[in-house]
Amino acid sequence: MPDAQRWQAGIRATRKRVLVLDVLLAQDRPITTKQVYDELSRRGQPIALTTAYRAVSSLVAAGLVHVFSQAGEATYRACGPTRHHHLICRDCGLVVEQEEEGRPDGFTVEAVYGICASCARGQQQAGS
Amino acid sequence: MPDAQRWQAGIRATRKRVLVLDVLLAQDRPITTKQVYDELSRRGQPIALTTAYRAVSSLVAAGLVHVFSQAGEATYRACGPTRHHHLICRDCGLVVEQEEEGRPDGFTVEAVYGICASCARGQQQAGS
DNA sequence: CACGTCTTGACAATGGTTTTCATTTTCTAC
DNA sequence: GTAGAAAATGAAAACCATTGTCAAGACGTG
Ligand SMILES: [Mn+2]
Ligand SMILES: [Mn+2]
Ligand SMILES: [Zn+2]
Ligand SMILES: [Zn+2]
Repeated sequence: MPDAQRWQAGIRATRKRVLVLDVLLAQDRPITTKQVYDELSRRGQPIALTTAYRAVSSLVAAGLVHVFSQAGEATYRACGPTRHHHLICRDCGLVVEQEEEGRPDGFTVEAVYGICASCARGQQQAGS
Repeated sequence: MPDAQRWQAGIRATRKRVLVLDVLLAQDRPITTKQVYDELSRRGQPIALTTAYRAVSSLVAAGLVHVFSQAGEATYRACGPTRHHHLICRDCGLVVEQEEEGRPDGFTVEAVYGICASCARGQQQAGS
């Protein structure tokens, strides 16, 4: 590990956190902490489940990852720094980033849950 | 209990379920099952926590109550039968019902999470 | 009243998440 | 680089919302 840097928000870019972020960057939809843990085990880079929980939490605090709440458990997704919100399918978990669109009532949108068009047709998106 | 009726979806309007619905109808924002349980204890109409969980679940199945996911736990709110979705403040829990507005991408909106105008100003709405 | 069905309550079990605490790693200052 | 302070990690236990089990009770119908 040449020279460990810091991410924004002052948190350290430690080995474990980098591994967790790597896993999240490779996903096309949000995954749970347990899934991060399993993927790292599979890659031969095991991590303590406790540490995985703390890592995703730190990454959220640093603004590198967004957290969602699906079916009673938290899921995580690597996201760019640009302001945006998300369309999230309650059925297949698909996420689409959306431009910030101001609302007349002053409500700041963070996430929009619902059913995507594919799932509405019964043609559930792959990878759910 | 004169003659117990049925709600739509065929579920029975039992005493316990009516009590739970009464509590939900008296709220202006979603509450947890535990809060329903506590309120009924306070009213001198105690209910088993297990039964409270089953009651809110039945009421959701009957379409009388909508369920949300806030801070990792489920919250419930009595809702009318008209099709609508919700603006839900992640901070104070305020809910505003919205007309169905079709999206060009075919996404069916169920709930929109974010921050309400009051909370954005730091003037958190009462009753959070 | 009698029977079958649904509901309720007490309790145990489950599962995701957090806490605790000792150990190890990382950063900064010499 | 070495030393010391601060932060991160891992193992285990604790926590807590939610669900399952099963026996007892309430309901609806004839
Ligand atoms: Mn995002
Ligand atoms: Mn509603
Ligand atoms: Zn979908
Ligand atoms: Zn608010």
